[in-house]
Amino acid sequence: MKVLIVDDEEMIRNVLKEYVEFEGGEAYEAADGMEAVKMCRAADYDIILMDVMMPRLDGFSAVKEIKKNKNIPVIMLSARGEEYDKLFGFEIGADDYVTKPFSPKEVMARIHAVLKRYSDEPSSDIVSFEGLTIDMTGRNVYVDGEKVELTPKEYEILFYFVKNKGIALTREKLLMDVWGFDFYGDDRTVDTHIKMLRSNLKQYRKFIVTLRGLGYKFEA
Amino acid sequence: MKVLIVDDEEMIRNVLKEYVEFEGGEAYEAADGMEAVKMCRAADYDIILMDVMMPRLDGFSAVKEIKKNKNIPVIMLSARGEEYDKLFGFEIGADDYVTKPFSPKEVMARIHAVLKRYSDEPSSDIVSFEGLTIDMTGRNVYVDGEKVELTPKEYEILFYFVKNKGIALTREKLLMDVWGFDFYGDDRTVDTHIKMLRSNLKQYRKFIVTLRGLGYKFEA
DNA sequence: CATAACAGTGAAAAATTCGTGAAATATTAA
DNA sequence: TTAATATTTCACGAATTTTTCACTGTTATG
Repeated sequence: MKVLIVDDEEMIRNVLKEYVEFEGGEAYEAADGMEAVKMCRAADYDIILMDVMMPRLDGFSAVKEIKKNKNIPVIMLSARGEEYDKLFGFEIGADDYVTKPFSPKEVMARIHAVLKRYSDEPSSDIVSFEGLTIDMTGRNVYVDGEKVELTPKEYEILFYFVKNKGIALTREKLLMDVWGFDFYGDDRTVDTHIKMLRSNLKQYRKFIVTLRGLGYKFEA
Repeated sequence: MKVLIVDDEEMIRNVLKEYVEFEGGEAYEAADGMEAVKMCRAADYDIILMDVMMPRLDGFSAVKEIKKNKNIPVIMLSARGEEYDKLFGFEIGADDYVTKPFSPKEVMARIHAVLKRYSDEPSSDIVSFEGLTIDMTGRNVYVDGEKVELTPKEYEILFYFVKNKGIALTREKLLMDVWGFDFYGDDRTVDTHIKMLRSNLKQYRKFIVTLRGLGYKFEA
């Protein structure tokens, strides 16, 4: 775990560095925003602890600059009581925010939380229909809390259904939009995939309604 | 755009409120689930931002309660960390989900996305004639609010009638346009389908008028 | 009123459609 | 390459839908 610590106070850098290294991480230091930007251009870090008020280039501007090129999680460190700053800090893409004076322990906890969130899955488009939960960006589907493994086509069909909830879809339309215009196969291919998708959705197969003589519809 | 913000932390409410108002929306606040439920009984909101963990009544229970009466889009705001994982699979009833800490900008983007999704749905062309409702997009027909199952041909005939409301249609024209030019069967086939359609439309069979010596007409 | 033409109806026959399993083919990972 | 997965094709059987058709009821007209 490579942590870049950006603060103009050497004392603070040292304390944080000690904690990071105690937990087996590598700590790197920058004394101001400008330096931090340069270091990020040269190397990759797993997370940045960034002070707000610094000479030469402040923390916000530095984060903005860094995030232009790399998506690195950032925790802002700032003096207490700067509510406007807090708001602005989130907007420019900070992932968490700690007010000074802070306990190094708390900072470490936040580092872990933020990294976990990054490694897990960013907050994403999640829709639920009763016990059927569909996480579009994470590409996960849960039936009563249990993850079900779908093949790529099954995911795509399900996502397409959800996006077109309640709309009658012909096989041709499904083939056109899910398979692509250049599919020249059998109409009934759709049926087979629907069959598989249904069996994977268990009791929530009920959401996929057959429209005889037409096609299918997702109705929740 | 009326947004109900439900969170026990005033800070968070303020940040979100500021953003909502900045974009020209009206923000309303509730400090816990109980308050939110009451407010939803009293007034209508376009969307709800709902924290999960709150005193008195938690976010999930509040959503469940609110959704009993009204179908309002909800975005859940969860506390950071581990319970994120536990949230899957439960019957959330939420339309999207954001983990704290979040950027207000992201929340705003999601509000727009969810509202768009909601407003897109009733883009379907729905027509009503007294208690007879025809949903072309969803391929549904309701008689006094109750869904009736029609066969494909029955749907097609009904849709064709609606599109040609008030126009006298010969059997030949119906066969030509609904069945297709390549139908070489009996004229009287139409009669049988009209019979079935009429019986399915119950009291609204009256809209299908027989033109003796000619054919039929849909008159509403 | 008689009657002829036409529409409504029920029931049986014919045709279509869908769900499914299994095999064939294609794609991907190791 | 092989092995594992995923996709596609296809044919059977069940279920549904469509069509035909004979019969019945209705309407218009002389």
